[in-house]
Amino acid sequence: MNAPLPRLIEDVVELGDLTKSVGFMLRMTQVRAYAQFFRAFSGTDVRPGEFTVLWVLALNPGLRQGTLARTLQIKPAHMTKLVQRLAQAGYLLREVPPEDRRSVLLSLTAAGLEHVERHRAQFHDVHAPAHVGLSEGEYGQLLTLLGKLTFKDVPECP
Amino acid sequence: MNAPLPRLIEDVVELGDLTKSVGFMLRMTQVRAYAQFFRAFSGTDVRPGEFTVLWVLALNPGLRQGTLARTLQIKPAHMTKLVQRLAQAGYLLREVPPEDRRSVLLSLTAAGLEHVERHRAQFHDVHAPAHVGLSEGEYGQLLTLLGKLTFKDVPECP
DNA sequence: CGGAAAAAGTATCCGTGTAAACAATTTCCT
DNA sequence: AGGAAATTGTTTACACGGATACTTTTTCCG
Repeated sequence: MNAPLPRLIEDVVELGDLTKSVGFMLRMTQVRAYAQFFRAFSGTDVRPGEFTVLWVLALNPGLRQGTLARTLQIKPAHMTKLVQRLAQAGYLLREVPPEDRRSVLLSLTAAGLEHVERHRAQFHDVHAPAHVGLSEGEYGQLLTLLGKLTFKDVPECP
Repeated sequence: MNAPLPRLIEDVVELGDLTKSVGFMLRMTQVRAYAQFFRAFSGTDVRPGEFTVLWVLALNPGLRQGTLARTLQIKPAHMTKLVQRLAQAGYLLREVPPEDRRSVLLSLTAAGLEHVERHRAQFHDVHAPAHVGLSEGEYGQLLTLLGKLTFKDVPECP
């Protein structure tokens, strides 16, 4: 018997120069990467943003909350919520240092560290070259190019 | 006098192998691309999603709403809202064809077409190679690699 | 010193996008 | 034919993430 063959007939849509826009292509690929991530981690409570925060704190204990936010391109207001949730879950510790009582230093608890260790392998495997349809070489090229992107603004004045 | 030099002192944060994950890198770059887009179009009512929808409809008049949604990786529930808003704004027309009265066919109004024409140039200029710090060649390479990405799932069974 | 300005983080409200349940229509199968 | 199943789009309820305004603390000068 043949496989189901679902959705074989899908209309072809003309996109024009849209496929030549990095903005559009980044959006498309990022959405699909997210979907792949959630499929791979379905059944667990691992979310990309949260896990990334824990990952970075594992490498940088005592990091300031604001520095973490800027590094991961997360806005302060959202970082507050993320941190509250992860602290509530028992994965990280908030500490207000005496030398600057405005700031908050973050570090992992034992549970947080264990959580990172437990999912570290799968986290890196999800988007491995073979899982995204690239060769090792292409994968490296892609990372290099993504790392080069700057998004500087070019003012309209001459 | 010297320039302001703000934010010169920014802590260095160790990211480890995070920078070797396409998922993470796609997320970082996409967020920055969005920011660049909104900066460029500040003062206008142009949003990436909406404009992309109008763009595709300009190239594919009479496209079905569902086909459009699948093409642009937009979920049906959200596409409904997008279409309602754009129809309200007078940019597109919804039409229920007699041969399948479940579906909705979309096409641009004159105002919608004019809107696309008015911002077409800037839309393509925003993320032009020079504005994202890449050479023409690198830009083409990046587009090719992004186009190759597949995000197939690899089941755990051997 | 002492007040103005800046910095860090938080609370509140809003926009974007999704999942799940639903209504309407068409197709499929016997 | 006629009822089950699939398809299409919408409604509703909610999660994610950001903008803005605010509180607390520190810094910056006079």
